[in-house]
Amino acid sequence: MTDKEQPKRSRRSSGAITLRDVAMLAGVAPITASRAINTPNQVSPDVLRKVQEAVQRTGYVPNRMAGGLASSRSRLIAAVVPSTVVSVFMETIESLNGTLFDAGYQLMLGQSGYSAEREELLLEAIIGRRPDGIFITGILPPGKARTRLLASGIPVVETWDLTPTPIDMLIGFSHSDIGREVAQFLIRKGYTKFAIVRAEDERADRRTVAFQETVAQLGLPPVFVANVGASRSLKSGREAMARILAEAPDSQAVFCSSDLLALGVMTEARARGLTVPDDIAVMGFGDVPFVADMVPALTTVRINGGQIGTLAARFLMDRAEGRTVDPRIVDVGFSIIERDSTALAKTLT
Amino acid sequence: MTDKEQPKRSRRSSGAITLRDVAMLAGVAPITASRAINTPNQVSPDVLRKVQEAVQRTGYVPNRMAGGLASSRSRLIAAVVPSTVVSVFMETIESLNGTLFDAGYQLMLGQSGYSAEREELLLEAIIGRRPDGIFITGILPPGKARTRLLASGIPVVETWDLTPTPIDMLIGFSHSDIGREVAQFLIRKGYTKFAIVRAEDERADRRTVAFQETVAQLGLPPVFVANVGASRSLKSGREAMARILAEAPDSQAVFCSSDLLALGVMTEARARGLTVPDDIAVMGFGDVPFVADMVPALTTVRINGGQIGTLAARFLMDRAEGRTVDPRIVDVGFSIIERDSTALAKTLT
DNA sequence: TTGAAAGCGCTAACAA
DNA sequence: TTGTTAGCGCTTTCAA
Repeated sequence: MTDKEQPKRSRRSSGAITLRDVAMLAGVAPITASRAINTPNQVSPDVLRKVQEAVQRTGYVPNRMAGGLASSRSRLIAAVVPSTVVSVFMETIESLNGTLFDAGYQLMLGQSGYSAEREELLLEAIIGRRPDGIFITGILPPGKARTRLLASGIPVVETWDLTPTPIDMLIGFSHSDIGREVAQFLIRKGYTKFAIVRAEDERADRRTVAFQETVAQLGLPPVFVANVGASRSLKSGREAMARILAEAPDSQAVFCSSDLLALGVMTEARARGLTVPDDIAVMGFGDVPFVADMVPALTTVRINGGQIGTLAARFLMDRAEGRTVDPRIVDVGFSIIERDSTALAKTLT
Repeated sequence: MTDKEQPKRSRRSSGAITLRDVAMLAGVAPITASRAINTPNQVSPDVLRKVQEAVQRTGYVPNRMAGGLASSRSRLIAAVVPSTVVSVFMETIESLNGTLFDAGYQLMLGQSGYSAEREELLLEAIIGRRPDGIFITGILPPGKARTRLLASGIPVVETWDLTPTPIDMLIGFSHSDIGREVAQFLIRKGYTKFAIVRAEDERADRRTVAFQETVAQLGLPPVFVANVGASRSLKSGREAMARILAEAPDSQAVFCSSDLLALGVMTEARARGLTVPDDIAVMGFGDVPFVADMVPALTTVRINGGQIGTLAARFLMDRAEGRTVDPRIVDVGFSIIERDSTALAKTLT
């Protein structure tokens, strides 16, 4: 046999089994093998069988990078999560990932919350992968990153908040409504003197302001606010409670911007011989799994994080597959879970 | 101008700016633009400037799928995490992701812990992306998934455990050592009657067995073991404690397979009027951030999860870039953090 | 239903 | 230092 046209240049090749190998083994053209694998009802049963056999025999795994390049569809979704993983987001990421995986998509992770410069790099890295969609925890503030995303044309879903001007799609809830409703809830229970423990966080700020406004409208005494800065640790909660007891000792109920802070508040109260809720009521935010079974069980605000993840996955896949999403803004709401930590105090009855 | 060779077939094209566009704008060949971007010191200052300018002007973001396909290097690392995200792993994932990102790699997430069939699908999905490395939380048990990974030839690092037969690389610690050392620690403190609260988990099992053996060797009474099944919730801890108090009421110290279970044990103890550590000592595993500041502060076993993540990232990148990793098995150890929950009991002094 | 050709956007290999 | 050529492995387009 004369060898015909030996390539002048050798070329690497990763060595892995390719579609070509499978096609040759099955005795069909590569494109036919591709169809047998991706759209099986476009080929004859005979071809289908032969190709499947060849796939089995070779252990062929399609190269999605090549597929993505050829089809301009990466089947990749990027998720931007805060670098300080607050467990409250994990439920969302898990359901996002689960829903995507079931539909043949993969999740890429990016950590935000560093410098603006790094945020730029993160966006570059993400866009460079040409994901079919981007999930963002929170709302991207105006700036270079936002502009860049907008320019990329990639479907984006922002979450965990509401705004009239999302980049693209939005699944969230109103933090102001939470502040207001929590205040109303506590006031209905008979409390009148409040303290708030909050982390330095724009969303917590909106909850705080709404809470304060509601209290002010009813002519109740001003709310004592303990800002714990960036830290959301149990320790910060304890320190904040110490401050409350020193500077606003007549507080009857404390609303915290996270369950962990609430745990800290309760810990400090107990360490000082106070009883929750008899001496002071405590309320959290997030409903992380274990606060329901503490003693006292924590009253808190529950967000259906799983629903946010599932919906976001659907929205992004819909858009990736050419469907339109309507409405593009969804308010998933929240619920106040009443437990023992806000049972009516003895001193109020 | 006569138009020369109009292509017979039109072809989509994603519409995005490509390297070709940048190169044309800069007046150089695509490969030169590529070099200016990727290996700037291989081009003249003049070319570098022109290309950088063109990148700026166009907002060009390289297509990493194309780059990966051409170079057989995806700069993608896949991480397999348990589907029930236990916060104890988050520190590892964050430092893994951070270290990778700084070096220009991206992290892909896969959730394990479902059926063997789904595990197979997960591996397929991962291998299909041709990652440069795979991070696994835990050790992959023998089975199809393990065989497939081994066959793929992709560098793998298993973590959080030790075994003489890893797939490839391994960064972990000995669970038996933990069980033994925790037993010795508690015995040294004067305790003699023990209970263990553990989740249904192979690693927790090894800690338990080593604990029991150590106790038995010293001729102490057998350890009461409360198995809480798959659940690791605070509630399970409470239920387990209830069982301990009913079936082994003379227990002096309880070792739990997670901090959250320990929290449940302490909660139940307190709910029944018992004081920790005066009436019973409690010890956890994991050292999640907030247990240091509870009252009483929890004695626990600390694993340096961040170190595992950073090391794993280095190992995988080393291998991806052709360097050899030696040794391939690293024991990062653990430490027992002594706090108030195991302060010597009154009844023992 | 099947296949040939072309090319997605990039980089390795070789040449000047 | 710069450029030419030839693919990486797949899918789209067009044709049979």
